[in-house]
Amino acid sequence: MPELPEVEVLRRSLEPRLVGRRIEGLDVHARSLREPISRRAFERAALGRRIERVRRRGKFLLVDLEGESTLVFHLGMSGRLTLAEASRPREPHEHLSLSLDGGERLRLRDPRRFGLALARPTRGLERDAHFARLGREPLDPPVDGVTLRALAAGRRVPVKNFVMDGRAVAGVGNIYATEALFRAGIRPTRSVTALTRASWDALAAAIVAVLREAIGSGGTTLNDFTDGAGARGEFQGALAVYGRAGETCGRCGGRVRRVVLGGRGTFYCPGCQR
DNA sequence: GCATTACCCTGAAAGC
DNA sequence: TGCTTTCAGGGTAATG
Repeated sequence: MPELPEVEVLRRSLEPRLVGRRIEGLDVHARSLREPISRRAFERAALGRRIERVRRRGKFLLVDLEGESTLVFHLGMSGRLTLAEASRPREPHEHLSLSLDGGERLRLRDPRRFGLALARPTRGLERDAHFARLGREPLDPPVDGVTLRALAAGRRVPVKNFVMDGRAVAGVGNIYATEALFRAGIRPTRSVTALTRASWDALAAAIVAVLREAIGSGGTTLNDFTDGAGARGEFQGALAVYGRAGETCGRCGGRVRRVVLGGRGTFYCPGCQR
């Protein structure tokens, strides 16, 4: 499940290998992702163009091309974007591949098809429906408690739902919201209306720390995340509570619990998180 | 207007 | 062992 750190790790691995390359051909396969992949839009935007930049916005990977076009990718739950030899046969669930000069292909696989692949004009992209309501980036600059508290003003949701809500802060998904709340010592079920200033400060610091550490570890690979070259992440070994229901808390020796918030499995330590 | 739930999808894991 | 059922969740539409 690629969240901000995984997409950033992917971006860093792809950027040096993509920038300057020309897109010479493309294959689109018929099955739709969250939205259909428009062969026409991709052909018009990408064919014969050079790649100028590889950016990230929240969990979106943005590939800017010459000619003021941007290819937009969202990996959903199970998406993988890899750069590999053009001669390698198409894999199952490969929905799009771009052949580049130099004999490689950028391939998008996504078995569960929760992902997205779009071709859009670069200009005005931030006003596109997928980006218009997207919240602020948590890392640049690092988000602070005052900002978080202001973003939550007027809302009454459990703090976990707020942290995961992309309209407030972009890119923090279930794993990192869960881990940040553990580090901050805040129970995920607590209402945002009940947090003190000190709690907001601790939460902001925890979000920034956990995202940075995860990027430094190459992301979290639970099932199948890899960077653009196929390397797995290592942050799964650092997860304190996520996926550990019934296990012993490494900090206090209590038992980790699982609840469901916003339809997502949520893990916390009742001893450490109040 | 806000909060919550349902839905899309497939592979892995659990259950029988 | 092998089949069936359950579970996972990002984002958004529908419902409360």
